[in-house]
Amino acid sequence: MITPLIRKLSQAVDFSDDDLATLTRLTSRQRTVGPRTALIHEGDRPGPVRLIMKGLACRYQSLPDGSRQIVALLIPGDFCDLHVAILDRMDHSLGTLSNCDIVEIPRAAVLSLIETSPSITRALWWATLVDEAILRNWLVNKGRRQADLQLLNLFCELLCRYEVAGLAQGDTFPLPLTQEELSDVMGVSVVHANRTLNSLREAGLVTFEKGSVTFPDRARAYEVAEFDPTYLHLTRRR
Amino acid sequence: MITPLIRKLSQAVDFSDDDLATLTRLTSRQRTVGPRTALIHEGDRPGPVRLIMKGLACRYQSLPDGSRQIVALLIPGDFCDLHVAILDRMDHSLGTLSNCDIVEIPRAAVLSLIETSPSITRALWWATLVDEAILRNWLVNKGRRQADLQLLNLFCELLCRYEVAGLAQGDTFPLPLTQEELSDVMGVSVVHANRTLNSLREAGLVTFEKGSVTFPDRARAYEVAEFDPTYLHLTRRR
DNA sequence: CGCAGCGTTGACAACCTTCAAATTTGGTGG
DNA sequence: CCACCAAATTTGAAGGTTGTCAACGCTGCG
Repeated sequence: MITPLIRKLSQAVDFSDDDLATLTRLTSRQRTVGPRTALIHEGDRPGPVRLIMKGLACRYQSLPDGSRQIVALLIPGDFCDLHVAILDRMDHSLGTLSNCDIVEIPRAAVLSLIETSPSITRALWWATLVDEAILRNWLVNKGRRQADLQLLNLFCELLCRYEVAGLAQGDTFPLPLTQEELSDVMGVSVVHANRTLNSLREAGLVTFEKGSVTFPDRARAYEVAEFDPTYLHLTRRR
Repeated sequence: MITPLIRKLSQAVDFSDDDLATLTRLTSRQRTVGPRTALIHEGDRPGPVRLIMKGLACRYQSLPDGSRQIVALLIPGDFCDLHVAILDRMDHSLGTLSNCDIVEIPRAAVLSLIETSPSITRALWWATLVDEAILRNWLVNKGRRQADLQLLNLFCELLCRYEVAGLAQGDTFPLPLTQEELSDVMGVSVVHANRTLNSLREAGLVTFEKGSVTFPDRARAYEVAEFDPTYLHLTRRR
């Protein structure tokens, strides 16, 4: 089966049939987690490696004043904490946003996988580099763009990521978030997130309704958002 | 010789004498680079692994409007692009801020190092995880704190990092930046960076003068900035 | 001296937050 | 189907934070 994971990693690496079988076997035992459920909390010891198969999850950090900042959105095919075993404590939390199907892989299994297959190792490594690049882009977004362009840019990123995962439908992708949660991603107030969404819709750039984001004119959105997907390192054409 | 690099990595790993010798040998051939010099540019192919021995460098991204966002500050003992060989293009730029002494290590040397010494491998891995944690904290800073606390928090982070490197003097550390460059780190205008610095000084929290940052009362600064160094994963006491 | 770069200040405008309230939506039970 | 309720979204108004523009002062250096 071609899973979002395989689609994504195939951007970086040509897998052998063996590799594909290994990846498929690895992801056979899934469990379902409800929305808004904590997976692991800041301060906890790192647990198993998690892989999102379905739904939307996030990394976030809670602040003393009760607010939180989401620092990563995890879509199907994304790994969490692939590497974090080396640290003794989690420095951020991980939780679901929507209903999720998740695979939990014992750390030992990942390590032996790394010894067995160089191409899978390379692919996982690549994936963590892309995650880092995304994080840097979020920082640029927050630091140097105002809320409307920041949000538009974010939506462009997500469209690309969903496309790679094979989960976009044309210029539409699912985003099972409330505006409040979206505002935690953007680092703005809920009220302002709402106004920003409205202004983008009125400008004909994107709409976000009923858990879906749609681009009426993707090329224009890319241009307005100054979105250059290079940083996502999608080498394969689709 | 106990270099900033060794001091830093010793936070995570106990090195054997062999490891220490290897690290020392690796960093023997340095070259000096002037201030405000590009090391590698967005879009370039990844080059050798670079290690900052002296001075201050940064990762940054330039924007169409001519502004830039600095997404990482690199101090002595920090690696650049340890892992980036796997990508075909740089998605950000790297440049010096002050005069720097830099070591350039051929990628092959790093790879063989990784095969030779598990403890060094582990230490390098740990270092990249800390870099990621720092990046996440910058995003939280930018997303959920206003300029004054954001800046204070940043200074706290840098104090800790300079201490680990053995380059802090009490509650003071060097920061060879103009306010303009600092504003590129903070993601605010120069004018606002200036006002923020003044208000922090007037509040008796930090001063930034003549290229040095000084904390009159570090404990209070930590508290006000909501700074919890946990995310820097400094396991060793000092 | 004169210049250039950097730091500082004031005034005003734009962006964003907060608070409060109204409206809509979606789900539940009658 | 409707009433009801909780959650989510939307709107207005006021105030705080930050950006922009412009001017001025300081400092180091040729």
